[in-house]
Amino acid sequence: MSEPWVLHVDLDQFIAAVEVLRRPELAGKAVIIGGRGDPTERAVVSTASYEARVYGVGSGMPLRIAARKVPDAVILPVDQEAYLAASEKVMSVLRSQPDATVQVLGWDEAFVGVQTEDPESYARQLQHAVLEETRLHCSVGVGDTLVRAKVATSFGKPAGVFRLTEENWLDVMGSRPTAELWGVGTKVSRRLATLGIETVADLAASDPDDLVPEFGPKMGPWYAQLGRGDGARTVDDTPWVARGHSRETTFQRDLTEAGQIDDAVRELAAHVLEDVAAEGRPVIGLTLKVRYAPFLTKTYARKIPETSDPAEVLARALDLVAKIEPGRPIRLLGLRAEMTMPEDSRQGHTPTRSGW
DNA sequence: TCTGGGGTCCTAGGACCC
DNA sequence: TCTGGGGTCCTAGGACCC
Repeated sequence: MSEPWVLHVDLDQFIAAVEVLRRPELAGKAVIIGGRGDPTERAVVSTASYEARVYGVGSGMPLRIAARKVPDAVILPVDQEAYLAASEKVMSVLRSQPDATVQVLGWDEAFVGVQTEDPESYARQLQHAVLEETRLHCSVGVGDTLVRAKVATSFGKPAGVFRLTEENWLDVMGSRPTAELWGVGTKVSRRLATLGIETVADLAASDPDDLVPEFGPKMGPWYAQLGRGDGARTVDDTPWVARGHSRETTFQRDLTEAGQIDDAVRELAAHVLEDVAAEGRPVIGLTLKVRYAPFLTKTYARKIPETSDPAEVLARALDLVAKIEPGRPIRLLGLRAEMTMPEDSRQGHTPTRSGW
């Protein structure tokens, strides 16, 4: 009998794979992509090929460290346009599959909702189609909820398929640390541990009400549900509407002079305004993010009267600069503009919230 | 070892109102 | 001299994701 299934599709080492496609001589080599491809700069690794991961290099690692770990690695700059183009090809292949509902989560992953008797063979067919059309490999998680499908994918890598449902969830995940769940990071897993919750099985068995004092009325019950792998079962292909746009810059040398700060904010504002203008919605708030060297980050936020005038937004952004503490070296500046939202695009807190 | 850039959502606390 | 109760809005900060 035909049943609804959630498939989670994740491209294998996506960025590295795209680079290898246009430079076949890189196949089989340790390839690291990050920043402008210069390991002497402040930047982090976006993706490393499997050959580089063997040496302990992974996403988010400072490029400088990565280069030290793998001295003969090929280090390449990030080329967003190329990855976006490849991503769009992949997503269109997914959308062309029979009866597929596609919810894009990022450049290299998506949920696909299908109605089928045999989700594994559907998944294989999908992998085959993606490979044929884009020469990229992907792994597929099959689940009865979005959370289970998402978690299942990691067991299918590389290029495999793995199924996780209510039946085998605890067998597979029960003894694993809570940090392996989608939405639980190191901070939350540590706080859970102080409550005696170390494993997914512990979390699954916990009373949601017991988590409220520590995590609040929404997040507490939410984590308990996550432990059980429960949650939404429906893939939602409603087009995503951005709430805001932001830009940030890490300076290769910390800023110390007031004039530099104003210039930097003007430049950020110009980029943010481009993105906002492309949306055609007015700005209603601004947030200035400041990282004082070495790593103290502060944010300064302001609601502003709704406006579509770039000069007005820039003036308000420069108002916020007054909040910056004078005389402290600045390592990073960021500017975010929040826009009005269309009436019907409210989103709740689900693990599929857009942008994830 | 020393940490990018672009997003989303939640929580706490203060201000203000009735 | 010992300060209600509830609601909303705003700001700051935290956590997580890719």
